[in-house]
Amino acid sequence: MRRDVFQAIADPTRRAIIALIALQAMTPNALAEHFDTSRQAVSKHIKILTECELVRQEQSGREIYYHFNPTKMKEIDQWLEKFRALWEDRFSQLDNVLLNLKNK
Amino acid sequence: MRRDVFQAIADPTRRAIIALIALQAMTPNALAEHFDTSRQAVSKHIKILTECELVRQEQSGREIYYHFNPTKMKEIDQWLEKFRALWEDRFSQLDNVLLNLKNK
DNA sequence: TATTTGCGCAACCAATTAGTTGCATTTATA
DNA sequence: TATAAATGCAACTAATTGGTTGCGCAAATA
Repeated sequence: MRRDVFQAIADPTRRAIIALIALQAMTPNALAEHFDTSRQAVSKHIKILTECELVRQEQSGREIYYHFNPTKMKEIDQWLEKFRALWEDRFSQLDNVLLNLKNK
Repeated sequence: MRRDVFQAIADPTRRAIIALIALQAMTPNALAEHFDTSRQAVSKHIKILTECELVRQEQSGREIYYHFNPTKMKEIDQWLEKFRALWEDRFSQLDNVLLNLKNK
């Protein structure tokens, strides 16, 4: 089973879960209240997020608080890094590239 | 059919395609030579990348050159932006947060 | 102690995905 | 002009995905 951050953030519900727990650690039940799906469906998403280490769990009695693990997000940032230059320099280099294409 | 950048970059083959054409525009046949799959499979990936505007095409006779569109990658960068502070400040703010959790 | 609550796990299901093969179309070439 | 090459499209298939329901277990509560 492939389980990497890119596959994990592909699902909009999982991105929403990340956004929620980034503000505050939450239990599966608390999270499920924010969505139209069942708690089990949310738990499945959490499982995927946990397996790729975007989320950590903290047991507290019978409740489990899920925390966001920002460190893992750096992997995405590092991948983007390779391309960042291409859009940040677009007003100098890239515009010339586009002009060249147009004039072909 | 959901077609957004996050779903597009979820597939490792598509990320590899992006990495290749970011360096140089390529035709489907040229791209397919870099992978173990058929040209049609690669074309399907290109179609998905085109639909979410990560890739632009430039017809040249019977060949089609696929170009990388870095602008669209900014959407991912903007989404990451919300969380960037969480890992960049982790040696100041976040460590305190973690200490608080431990002492609960 | 009996009951409720919070949770994970397993089985199942429909939709989607990533791949295949076969075919039609257009452009280049012999 | 006949043939080869480059590509897209359609049909089909196996695997994966996101969801459901039902269950069991441990912790909180009446």
